[in-house]
Amino acid sequence: MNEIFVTKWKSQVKKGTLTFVVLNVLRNNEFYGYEFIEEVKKLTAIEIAEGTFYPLMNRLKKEDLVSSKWVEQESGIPRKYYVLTETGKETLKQMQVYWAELSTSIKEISK
Amino acid sequence: MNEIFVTKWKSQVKKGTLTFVVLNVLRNNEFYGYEFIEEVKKLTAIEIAEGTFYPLMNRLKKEDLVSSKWVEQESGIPRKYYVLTETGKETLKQMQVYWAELSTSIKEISK
DNA sequence: TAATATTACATTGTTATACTATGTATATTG
DNA sequence: CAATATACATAGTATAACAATGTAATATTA
Repeated sequence: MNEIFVTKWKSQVKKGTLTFVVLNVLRNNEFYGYEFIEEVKKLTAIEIAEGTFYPLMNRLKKEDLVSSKWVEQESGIPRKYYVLTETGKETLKQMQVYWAELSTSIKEISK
Repeated sequence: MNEIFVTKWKSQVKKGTLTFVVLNVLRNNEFYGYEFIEEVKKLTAIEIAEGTFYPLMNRLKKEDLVSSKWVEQESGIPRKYYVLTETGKETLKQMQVYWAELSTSIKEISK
């Protein structure tokens, strides 16, 4: 029943929301890409496509909200860890204010 | 401090969210465009640009989630009232499930 | 040990939608 | 009568999620 519409809608909802999720998750921890995607899937049931994640992280790096560092592994491919910058922390705070307003608003009109 | 980024982000968050807001508001009431925009501004502090609203409503009509009817006024320009269809109500229910999951998830990772 | 799956990062092209700017037309008010 | 508010509408632009695809190393398993 209108599954296509709902599927597309979910994808649209992720725009912006994903950025918010990423910054929140990085607030207390450092993660590398693959691990991050798995972590978010477990924590939130949100599926992040790789083709979404990597371009997103590069945007956030360009905006200086996030920095990254390569970490060599004893075995296996090196991992790129992402870290929230000071600017990222400040920006996240502003986003949290808006998100709180928004979710309260939606709770109101859903009554 | 990074106002441009936050402003753009808010715009992105609205993608998808706006559809959800519109369907929720129309759930119990009929509104015409101009009134709707004012109403949402009061209820939720969400500003909907006219250039966003009218194309959005036409998409929702094309998807048969919403119908509309012209109502002549005793004086002034006729108003186009928007009404939620049965399909719209069903679709909204599915969206509400996803939204509940999403906002719970975000509450979790914000801790 | 050869084949397959998993880990790990990345880019290209497509699609969808919010917004700015602009346009039309009527009604009200100073 | 000029300015403002009401009321609907569209064209063009920017942005971001995603599918598909690619590269490469390691682990698993038949």
